Amino acid sequence: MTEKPSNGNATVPISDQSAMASSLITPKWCDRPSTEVAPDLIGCQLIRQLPNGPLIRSLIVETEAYAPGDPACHAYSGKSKRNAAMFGAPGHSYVYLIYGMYHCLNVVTESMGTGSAVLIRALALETIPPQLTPKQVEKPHRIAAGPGKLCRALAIERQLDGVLYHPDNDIWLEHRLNPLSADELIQTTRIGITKAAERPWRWYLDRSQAVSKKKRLEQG
DNA sequence: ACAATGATAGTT
DNA sequence: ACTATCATTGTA
Repeated sequence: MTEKPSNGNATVPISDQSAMASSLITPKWCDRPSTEVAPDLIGCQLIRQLPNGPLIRSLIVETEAYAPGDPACHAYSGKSKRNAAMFGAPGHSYVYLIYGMYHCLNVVTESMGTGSAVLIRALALETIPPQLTPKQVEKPHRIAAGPGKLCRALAIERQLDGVLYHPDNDIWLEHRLNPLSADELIQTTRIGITKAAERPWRWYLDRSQAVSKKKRLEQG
């Protein structure tokens, strides 16, 4: 059913992409501060096996870090039913409902008991999901341009909260096929928060049309 | 500028 | 029980 990636060498030349083995991102790789994992996830792939649908590959083009001691982090006031997955093992998901109508997808970082995660804010999709309305597909490169939109596009709801990123769970992450150049990885402030809004913990891929908003630190 | 829409956390 | 808030998005 799902195509199985093997743990291969990630530094194979671009010309060998079609033949190379993909590499699965593991909990161990995610067992670091979210401020390190967030920029490292840019350019990596998120793959989703849609229920009764196709396999959708996508490029992660925008992320944000949420850390312990960070007032904007859902884990800031301790563990609850909603945020429990954030305190679980790294390399698992944290999915929550926001504004009553959208879901947001995170990658849990750091070891058990530490509440931190990386919010996936935008994806460049390789194929168009079949369940979307014609309206939603008007601008194909914008289908997953935003944390709520990408969850809608990949049918991600709270049922996927706390699951391990792994092909067996129909959602997983793979390392970059080729390195990013430093000048196209933009670091800026996080979006849509009021607490700790000055922390520069958002990253995006400058060349991507799927980034939700392209705002620099020094610009207005 | 603001409505849609519901779970959650904090306050009476 | 009540209320404010919310890591959003689409429309006016």
